[in-house]
Parts: sequence; structure tokens; C-alpha cells
Amino acid sequence: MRGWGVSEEGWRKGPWTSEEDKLLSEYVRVHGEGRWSSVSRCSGLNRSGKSCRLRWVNYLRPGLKRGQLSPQEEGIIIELHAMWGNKWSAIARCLPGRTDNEIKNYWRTHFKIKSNNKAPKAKCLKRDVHKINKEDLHNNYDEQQFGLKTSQYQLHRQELESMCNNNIWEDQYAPTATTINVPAIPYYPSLCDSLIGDEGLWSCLWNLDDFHMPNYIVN
DNA sequence: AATGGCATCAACCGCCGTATA
DNA sequence: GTATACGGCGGTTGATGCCAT
Repeated sequence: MRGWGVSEEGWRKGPWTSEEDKLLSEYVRVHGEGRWSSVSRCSGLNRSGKSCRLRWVNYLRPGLKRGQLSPQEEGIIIELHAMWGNKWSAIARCLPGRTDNEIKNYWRTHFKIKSNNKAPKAKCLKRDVHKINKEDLHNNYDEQQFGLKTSQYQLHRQELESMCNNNIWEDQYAPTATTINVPAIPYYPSLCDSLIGDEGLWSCLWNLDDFHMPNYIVN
């Protein structure tokens, strides 16, 4: 256990207080974003520039959404992660009000399961399977989860259970962007078309230099 | 009611790219 | 051209609350 306290440089670490938040917000209001290394000198905060930037970006910045991701947002995350891999900041740029940290946490919580940890993996998957079962009762699992039509959505219980039982979740679900082969995650034509057709997806792509088309989209 | 395990979120760490002196 | 500082990013960890047993 590392524990919170004071860094070697003397910066305070750990959870932020409301007083610190006020100081940081006031600093950004006056000086704008950036120049994070001078925050401590100018604002009286005993925090590193990195810590200040992170707190602002992930918590204090205006316009941030709090709380549960919507089914549409979940669908976009799945779709973009399948294309880009762990490019959290790029994915976040396509979800206004959401931070890379939030999306990263969401992904790890819901999808990323360590392959060397079989018991929790199975448990987690079984929980997800259970959730799907409940929604299947209403015959609208896909719409509630991803906001997509049933005909476009091929993920079903048996596949999840099979992956769960065979412990092949990580291999097939979280490969690299270039080798992706994901039978459980279908291509969502309507979602992609709407993103590509509007300002959405491609406006996010202009600064990405390593775009790879995954196999399942080509198929 | 107690407790152990798990899920979730906030924050830190280390690395890398870029800007500047 | 090189060194240094800074900002950004992805990975990891710590704290906490919830839930099942």
C-alpha cells in the first residue's frame, strides 16, 4: 500500500478538498487553462502542475457530465474502442462532457478482464450474462444497452456464456486494434453511418495517424 | 450484524512528444 | 543540435461503498 501524503518534492497528494478546488477554479478563471506548473506559485495550492491539470480536466472543467453513461454513449465507446483500441483521449473527444479517465474506468469495469485472473473473470462475465438475461425478458436488451436494432445486434447470451466458460474473453474481446477479430461485437451500420455522415467520427480522426480497420468491419 | 470480496471512481506514476532556451 | 521543462496520455493503484454470504 502506497498511501497518500506528500511527494518527494513536497507536493500534497491524495483527494482534493473543496478549498483546493476553489483555489484551482479561481486560478483557471483568471489565467485560463495551461501553465499548470505555475499554479502552485500563483494560487497558493501545494499541488504539482500535473495534479492540478488532472483535477481540472477530470473534475472541475465546466461542461462535464456526471453519472451513468447513456446507452448511446456506451455504444459509441464500444464501437470506437474496437476501431482505435485504448485511445481513450481520442474516444473522449467524441463524447462531449466525458473524460478519458471516465471512459477508461468504464471500459475496465465493464469489459476488460485480466486473463491471469480466472475466477473474477468468470464472475464478472456471469454477472453480465445475468444482466442480459433480465433484459431479455423484455426482449429489448440491445436497445436498452446500446440503443440499436435487434437485427444489427448479434451479441447474445450463449456467446457470452461460451466465452465465459472457455475463458477466452480477453483474447477475443480486447486484442490490439490491428489484430481484432471479435465475433461477439457486431458492426453497427447505423451508428457508424451516422457518425461518419455527420461531423462526428471523421472530425475526430484528423489527428489520428494510426487508424486500422478491424476485421469484423471489413467482413 | 459482521465481514470479506468486488465494483467503481479518483488520483498518481511513468513515459513520450513537443516547445523553448 | 542538445538539454530541459512542460503537457498529455495510458496504465496502475488506493479508497470507499455496496452486496452477498
